[in-house]
Amino acid sequence: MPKPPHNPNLHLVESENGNGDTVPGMHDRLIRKLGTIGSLSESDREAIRTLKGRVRRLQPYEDIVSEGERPSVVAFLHAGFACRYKILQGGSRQIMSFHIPGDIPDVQSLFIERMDHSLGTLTESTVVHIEHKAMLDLFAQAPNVWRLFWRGTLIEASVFREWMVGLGRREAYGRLARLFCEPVTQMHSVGLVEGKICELPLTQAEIGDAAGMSNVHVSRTLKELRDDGLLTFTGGSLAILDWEGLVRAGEFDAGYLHLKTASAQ
Amino acid sequence: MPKPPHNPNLHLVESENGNGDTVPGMHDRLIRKLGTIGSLSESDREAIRTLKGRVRRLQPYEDIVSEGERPSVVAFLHAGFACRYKILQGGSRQIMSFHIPGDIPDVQSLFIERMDHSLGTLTESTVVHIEHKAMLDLFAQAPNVWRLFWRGTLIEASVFREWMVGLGRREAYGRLARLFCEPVTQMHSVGLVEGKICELPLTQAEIGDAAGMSNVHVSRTLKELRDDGLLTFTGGSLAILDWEGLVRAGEFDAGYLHLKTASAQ
DNA sequence: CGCCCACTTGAACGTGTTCAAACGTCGTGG
DNA sequence: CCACGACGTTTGAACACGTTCAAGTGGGCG
Repeated sequence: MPKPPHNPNLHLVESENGNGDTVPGMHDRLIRKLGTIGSLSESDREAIRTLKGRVRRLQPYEDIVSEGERPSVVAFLHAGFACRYKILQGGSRQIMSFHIPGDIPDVQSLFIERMDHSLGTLTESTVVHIEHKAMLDLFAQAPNVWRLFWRGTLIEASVFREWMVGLGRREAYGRLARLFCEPVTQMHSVGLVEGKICELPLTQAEIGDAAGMSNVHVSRTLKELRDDGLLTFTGGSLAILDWEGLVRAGEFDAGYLHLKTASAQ
Repeated sequence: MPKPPHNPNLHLVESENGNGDTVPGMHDRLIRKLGTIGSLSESDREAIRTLKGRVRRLQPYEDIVSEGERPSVVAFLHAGFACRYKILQGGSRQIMSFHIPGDIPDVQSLFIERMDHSLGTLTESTVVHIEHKAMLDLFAQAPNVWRLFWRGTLIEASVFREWMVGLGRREAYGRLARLFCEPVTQMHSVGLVEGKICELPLTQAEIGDAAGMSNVHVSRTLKELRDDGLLTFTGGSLAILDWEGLVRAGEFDAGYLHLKTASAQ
């Protein structure tokens, strides 16, 4: 409860406009993301372009899906930032991943009925809900595509493992360094960032909940990283000042992301 | 390096006897495991029974596959215990999962070329290496089976997330309680344990490397759990004295394992 | 202007680490 | 049969990293 709660009561402006909707650029964004996972044939792309879904706009800190639910759709994150999290009995929160536009953070719900964690927005977001059936039809039609999605979930598992190592065996300084390396690399891979500055709309409390540290210690450790000339992070904007140094500090090796496209910087 | 190292130089008694081998009971064990993930039709079972592989016996603390390798086979763990791990630059180790007979801990290698972590035995083990091609043929032949395997990897990811929460947000006592609840539940689900006592061939150092704590603190925390009458753990043998208490201490809810069969106890 | 929220800073505290020594058991070799 | 070494475990004591509590700063927005 001391944490800034994801507020499930915020179900406000849910501007849905039909069931066969889509959003401009959605398919390109998804195809670009899948392209970082593996290669797509032209017919695969064709098939993907037939995907339709229900568009939904969400407020910051609104749940896309909540723990315990049994969704019949997956959520394509078209715009905005999101994260996976769990809340413990004592009220403390662990964030397990961050998500950027182009991600489908709950592909797993295709095969695992019950959500064992929640998925919430961090910013205003646009999500396209695609029926499970539509996804499974796509897989049946384009066999290469399910392999890509499977590979995507396996890469996600690899990222979880990497976070486990950070949480279990790295100390705060390296843990944070690494926590910044990862999304920068991912955003580069889908072309969401060009230079050394990127939008990363997180509060220090959220960083703490992802890194398993208190917000106070996040503040202090960020100061260290700043004083060492590695980065600045204010108002949800991250500026990388010394990529090499940051990589060294976090022992970051992008290999675990298994990206097909060239990695960051 | 202060850790009991997985010794890759121990490649000793590698009794391979051909390429089309199998091992008695292997298919039943695999089918039983898959049965905890989802339901299999009779034709699915037929198809699975055609799987063949190269049998390999391994010493304790021998790598099944090592980080950086690009395997062309998956490893079915027929007998013995194994774990996934990574070693950091400073020499510290993080164990990311434990594996019991019936598991195929590196299904991911079907779709991710390069191993981003190592997989090593904890005890003498028997492994059956199955060619990637044989697995992919099986998937093509029995479409329901790939769904099951995919679901299996998704459940594995769910377990990683649960460990992340433990590493990031739980303190030692609950973290260990939970660490014991999990394998007991899993072993019950595949019928490897009946009563309250089970073989869990881990040293305190290995438990520490899984729980992100020092072996010294593992020793102290085990003493607490023992003094509280929850369990005893000596010589690789775990005795559950108070399952309810252990579950409470670890806030353990088996839901994240998404087992189809009835859960432990 | 004033409030709210995120961030910062200081100080005390606590959980868990590190270092070090000692114990028990088991397997090996004299 | 006993001595010895290896290894896992236990225990103590000092220490460190990170937490918690508390107060204060600063910016954004009504």
